[in-house]
Amino acid sequence: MNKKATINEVARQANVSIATVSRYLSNNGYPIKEETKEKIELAIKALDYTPNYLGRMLKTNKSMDIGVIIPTILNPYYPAVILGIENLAREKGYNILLCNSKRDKTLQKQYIDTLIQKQIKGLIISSIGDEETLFHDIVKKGIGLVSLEEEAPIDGVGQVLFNYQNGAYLAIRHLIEQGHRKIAFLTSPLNKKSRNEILQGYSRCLNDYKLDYYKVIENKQENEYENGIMLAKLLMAEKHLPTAVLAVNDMAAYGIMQYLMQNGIRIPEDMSIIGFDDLIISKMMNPPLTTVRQPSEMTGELAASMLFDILEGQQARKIVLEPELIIRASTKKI
Amino acid sequence: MNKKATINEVARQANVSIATVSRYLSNNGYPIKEETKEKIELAIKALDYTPNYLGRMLKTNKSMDIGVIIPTILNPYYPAVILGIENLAREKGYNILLCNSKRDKTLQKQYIDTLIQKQIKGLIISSIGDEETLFHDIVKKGIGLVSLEEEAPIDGVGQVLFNYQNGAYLAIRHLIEQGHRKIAFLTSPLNKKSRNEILQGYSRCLNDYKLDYYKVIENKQENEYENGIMLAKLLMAEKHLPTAVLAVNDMAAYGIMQYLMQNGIRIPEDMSIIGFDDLIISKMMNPPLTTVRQPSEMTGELAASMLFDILEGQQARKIVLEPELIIRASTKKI
DNA sequence: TTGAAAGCGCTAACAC
DNA sequence: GTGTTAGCGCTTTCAA
Repeated sequence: MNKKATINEVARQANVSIATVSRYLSNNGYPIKEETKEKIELAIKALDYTPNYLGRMLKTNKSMDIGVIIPTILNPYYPAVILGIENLAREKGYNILLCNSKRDKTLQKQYIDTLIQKQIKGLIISSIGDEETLFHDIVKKGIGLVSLEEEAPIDGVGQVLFNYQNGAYLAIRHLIEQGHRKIAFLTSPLNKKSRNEILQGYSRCLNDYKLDYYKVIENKQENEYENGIMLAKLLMAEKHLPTAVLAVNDMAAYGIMQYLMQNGIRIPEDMSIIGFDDLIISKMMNPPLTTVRQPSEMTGELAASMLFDILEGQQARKIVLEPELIIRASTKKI
Repeated sequence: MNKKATINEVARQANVSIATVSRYLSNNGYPIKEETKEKIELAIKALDYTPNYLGRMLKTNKSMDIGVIIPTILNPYYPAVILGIENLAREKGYNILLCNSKRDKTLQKQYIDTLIQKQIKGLIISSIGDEETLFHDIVKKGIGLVSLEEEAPIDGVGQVLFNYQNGAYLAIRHLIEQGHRKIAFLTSPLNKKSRNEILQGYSRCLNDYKLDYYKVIENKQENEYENGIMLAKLLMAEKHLPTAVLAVNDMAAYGIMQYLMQNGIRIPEDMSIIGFDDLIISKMMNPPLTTVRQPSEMTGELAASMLFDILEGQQARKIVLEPELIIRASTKKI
């Protein structure tokens, strides 16, 4: 491990000034004699020189990093979001600092602080809960901010939202059209706005169709799959079983299916199940899961594109993505 | 968006020197009078000051970032690896720059260059193919390097490997013990070392048990799930069907199961299936997938811990993780 | 087309 | 306990 060469040494080796080397490196059309260029190229090769962006960033006050904070990458919804962000970021020459907040406010705050200190130009965050002052601090520092899923509490923040309510509506309407009348909604704790919106879409649709029976079961477990199993257990304890179930997300739906099938309930013959997300594996399930698609990769790309717009001085926008119902084999007409 | 305050302004506001502020910030036991501390704290609050780590990093030549390059985060094996890395990195105060190489050598090279320029202290990479000079360049720059899955072609590189061969052996032996005699191996292109090792474990075990029948089907598709479907199709075209199948990975196994079941083959009654990886969703499948567990989160944690050891001057080590067979319901005695 | 020099925000050696 | 100052590697203004 030899000491890294600096621009100074390259300049000395090539017998030119560091200004010239710098101009060569930034490659911005500044005129340099061919001969000089060649000398510099030779020196760079000889010294195995790599520019130190820290110096550049410090000088120009332009880091080329953006932060991405998500609850947990173990939820298969997020990898696609991240990939979407990365696709655009790469084009623009940015890299991604990835952080898993694990739904821990302290940890999230800590990550944000570090990211700010590392001079990120922008932050895309799927935040936990309403963090007005937090968001405010970030924007005040001149850092571009885009909020995923949750409505931003202040101005100047880009937002890529999803119409959860319509998603649930679509799902329930489909079930009703398929002849279902007893439709339950099984959910994780209703401490997230998105989950509440799904609940609203669910009840709005039942209302519209003048259906009076419904059952909402909530459970406290935060691991979505385990939660699904618990929810199914609670469901089975009911006197009157519904003929169809809307799960708050796909992972929970997997758990519900698993438990029901192990207890002799056939899907979709005895019970129809609709999930929410359309994770890549939902189509691989047996039966393949009917679900409300929330376009994850597109969410990432939109968020990134919005972020770069903000960085270029444009107004922060708000996009609400509309759901699409993906009908597979976990639901059936009765 | 007000201009960011610097350490100078804090010093002026607090009526102390910037050295004192710097000492206060680095918080390394250097003695400072209580009163002075308070003045500084007040100034920091008043100016809404956040330290600029770029300055510190440049001065101390210590960035606190590490790079992580993986083929694609869409493969559910990697998120857990990343989480494992992050867990340790956070403890040590490091952040992660995440890059998806998409199995594209040019892109991978490009990412590595940028990461080096951004002065990462270390790199954990699941590389594509044998990149001797690439690895060499990284190590030469004094950057800690840990290779995942693939054996490193040069010295000084940490390695977290997995005993794929034993994994396959375990799987096949289990099938044999369950009475299976016709066992096929279905695989993606054999252009990865890991896949070849699985093949070797497969044939070694059949050899040991003096079983002469076997069938290896390879297909070119790179999307693992789609590949699984194609593989199952090819399998069905055979005159004599095996009673059991080892899939090269879990995602392929899902595809195989899907296709077989849609074509009236019951799993495990008509055909046993074993996967390879134990992705978190494998237990959620129907039937839950018997598979060889490759401990992903532990891989990440080990890689990170090895990297930090290297950064502290220790010798690069090589760890080979041993497989564990997770028996679920996709296999059965015959 | 090139060079000299100031300075980005910070740390640390040295002086008091 | 605190201040002065050089300089990390780079860009950019100004002058030539």
